[in-house]
Amino acid sequence: MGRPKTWDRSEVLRRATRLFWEKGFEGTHLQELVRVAGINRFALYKEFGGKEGLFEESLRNYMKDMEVLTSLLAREPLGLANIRAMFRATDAYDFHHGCFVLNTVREKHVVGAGAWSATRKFVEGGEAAFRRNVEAAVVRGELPPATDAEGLARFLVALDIGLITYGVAAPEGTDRGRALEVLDRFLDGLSGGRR
Amino acid sequence: MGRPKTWDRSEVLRRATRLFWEKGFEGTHLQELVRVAGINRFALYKEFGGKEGLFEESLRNYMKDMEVLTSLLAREPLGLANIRAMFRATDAYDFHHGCFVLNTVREKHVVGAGAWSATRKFVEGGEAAFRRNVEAAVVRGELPPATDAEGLARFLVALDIGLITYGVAAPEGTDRGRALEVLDRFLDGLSGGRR
DNA sequence: CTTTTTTCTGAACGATTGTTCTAAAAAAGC
DNA sequence: GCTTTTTTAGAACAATCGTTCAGAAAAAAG
Repeated sequence: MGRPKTWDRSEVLRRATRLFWEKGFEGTHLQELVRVAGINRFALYKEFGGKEGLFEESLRNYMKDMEVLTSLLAREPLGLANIRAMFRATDAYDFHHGCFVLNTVREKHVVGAGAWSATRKFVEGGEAAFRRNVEAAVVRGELPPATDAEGLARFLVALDIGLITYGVAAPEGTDRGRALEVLDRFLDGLSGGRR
Repeated sequence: MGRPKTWDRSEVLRRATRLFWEKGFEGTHLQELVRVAGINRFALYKEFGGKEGLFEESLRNYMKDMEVLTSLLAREPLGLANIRAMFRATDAYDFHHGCFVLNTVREKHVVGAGAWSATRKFVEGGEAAFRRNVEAAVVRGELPPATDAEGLARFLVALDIGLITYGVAAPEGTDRGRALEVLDRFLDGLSGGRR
């Protein structure tokens, strides 16, 4: 009963995510938001609790989408192959507007506490996932026993983050493939003919 | 003759740079800007041409400051030692608010064309500087002749960018030193006992 | 049809944005 | 003292921000 809604919740979320991803929290204005997302102001406040509520839900929606990538680090058996797959997939993914999570980190002075702690957990989770694969690689003999798992994990996270960010800052169409080959040879070198 | 100014140009620029660096172009409001920078609105428009003018000059001021780092890649003789020094210095520098240039890249939808092209040139310049040192390292025998200089240069730029960005996103006080040691061993591995 | 319920449209709200402008203030020259 | 010149402080500006709300609109129930 009652007048039917003219919008679909998941579709609104999808479009809002894209917009916040591109322009950030402050850079996204309500006028454009309601136009692009296809929802009216009234419903936006009733359904999402305003701009900040929609932003936070968009951020979590983005993190869910990222499971396409992060799940690659959870595949059994853990090891070097997962790490290689992760970098290849990251390179193939469309990060034209950078990483939404990292972008949000840079707006900590303006986004709510919920969004801020979510970004923190996301980054920590990424580092932990890398570390688990490094540790497994050591156990499986793909990496030498003396490997500093935490140091290597941080190195890999930083590189992953850097490749994404570099893709935005570098001239359009710059090929990251050759940088990835360097990484591959690096991992080859670490395993040192073990496998 | 006339009433004396109550502000110093370079000091205003220094403080504006810090503020824009931290909060970005959109996130920095005139009210706070004039208060922190110690200049009045009228003079800000007469001297810098408004918010956008001051922003662009702040960005260039930041790039000048970065010469403390970028000059490390120009030291003769070019080679691996420069690259190692660059990463050590980057790690030691205070990038608590990330890199101003990279932050600006993420605001391309709102900053002027001048600022935008300046960021592009800065990143390209960084990559070129890395590449020159890689090429020199090959000539000097520090790296094998088959080295893909451009690929390695991109790899290093991405890593450098990533370490800065990771430092902002990771929990406060996270030690990047061990990630740097991984890089050092990586470079050792590349040179393969040549030097 | 009328009533009820829910949503939509569009206007209005106060607050804040970047910018402009006016009048007072502070120096120097005479 | 009185001008002249330059800068300052702060008001005023239109525009826009995020938010709220009242009335019209669109469905279902009786």
